[in-house]
Amino acid sequence: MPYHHGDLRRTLLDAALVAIAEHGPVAVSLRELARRAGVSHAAPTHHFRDKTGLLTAVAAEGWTLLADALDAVTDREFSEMGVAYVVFATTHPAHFAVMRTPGLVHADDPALVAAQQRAGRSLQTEPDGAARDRATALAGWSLVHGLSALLLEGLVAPDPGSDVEALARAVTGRLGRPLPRRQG
Amino acid sequence: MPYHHGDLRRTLLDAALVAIAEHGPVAVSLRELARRAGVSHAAPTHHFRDKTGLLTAVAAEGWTLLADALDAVTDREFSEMGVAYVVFATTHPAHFAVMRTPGLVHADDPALVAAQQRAGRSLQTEPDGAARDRATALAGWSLVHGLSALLLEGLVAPDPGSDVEALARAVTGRLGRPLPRRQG
DNA sequence: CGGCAGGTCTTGTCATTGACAAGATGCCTC
DNA sequence: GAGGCATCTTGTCAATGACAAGACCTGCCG
Repeated sequence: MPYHHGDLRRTLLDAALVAIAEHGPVAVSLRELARRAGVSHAAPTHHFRDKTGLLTAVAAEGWTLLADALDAVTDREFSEMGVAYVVFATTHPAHFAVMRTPGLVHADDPALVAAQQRAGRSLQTEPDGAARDRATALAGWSLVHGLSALLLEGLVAPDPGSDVEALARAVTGRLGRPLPRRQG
Repeated sequence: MPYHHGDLRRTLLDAALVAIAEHGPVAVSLRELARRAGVSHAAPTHHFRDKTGLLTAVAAEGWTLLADALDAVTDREFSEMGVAYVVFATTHPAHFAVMRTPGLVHADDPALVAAQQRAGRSLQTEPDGAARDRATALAGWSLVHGLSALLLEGLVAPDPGSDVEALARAVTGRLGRPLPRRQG
């Protein structure tokens, strides 16, 4: 549709995701993205007001994809939802990094807020559609959000030969089970 | 000791903490910090190699303070350790923001790694000094790390009239207790 | 007492960046 | 076919991080 580029907005978002995956969300440069897309250094301005606007779009897309992933879980027991959360985070590291880094986005952006709320609603709903009580829902969210964060910060990694999904399953299984007192 | 400034290194770190609390760790500017400290724009270079070096120092200090806070917990049940973790995060938001934001620091800095490991050891130790099993320790760490992150990202806030400590206690109590099936 | 060595800070400079202003270019509608 | 508009370009500016070279103070050695 646009005359030079089939879809510059999408192209810039994709370039941003690549750049974030390579050097982190802090290091992205609008001019670098424009260069990779083959357009001039001011082209991104019209699609995203400024750099924060571009990252806001990435975050909103991330929350939407996360909500989609959660909605797609058929067995809506918390452990399965939690596994889906962690799998999303590790398979969309660029999105998740922007989503969880404060100060990068316009926090009051309507599209962003709406997407966040949709994901939140999905997480807080029980298998039969009832709402979980606050502390339980928050504990579950904290658990999977924290595991995702630790994985992406590199403070934790799955055992060799194992994978993220197995790790997430083991961890979510600890919620609501008695704590074993010893190693073993 | 230094001739112009009693302790420029500490002054810059404190200025950085203030700036991070105000505008987030991404927005800090070395030149701005130098201005606040009343020194020239190149003064910070000698104390911290570069901007990343300064943030690395902040992160290392943060992990050390966290380890100190965890070591100071006398009742070493996980719930109390977890409460201390969350209280640290919310009372040292600037430190914690740098600690949990990837790409800001030299991840392989020896002092940083050592401080991280000290905090990790403290968290993974049971009341009697035995090690927790991996999944349990990781679930606990994920839980409190995630709650801290959600609080600092502004995605969650304590109920009015309540406080962070009560919220943390309610959430850590869900680890190893049966999940209530319904609200109330 | 004199100077010398090194850590500390300053001045000067450069490429890069984000943001803005103004203009060019192609497409669509009336 | 002529205006109107979204899209993109060129040009510019202040701010920034990093680096180089030099000035300054301190403390130590002879």
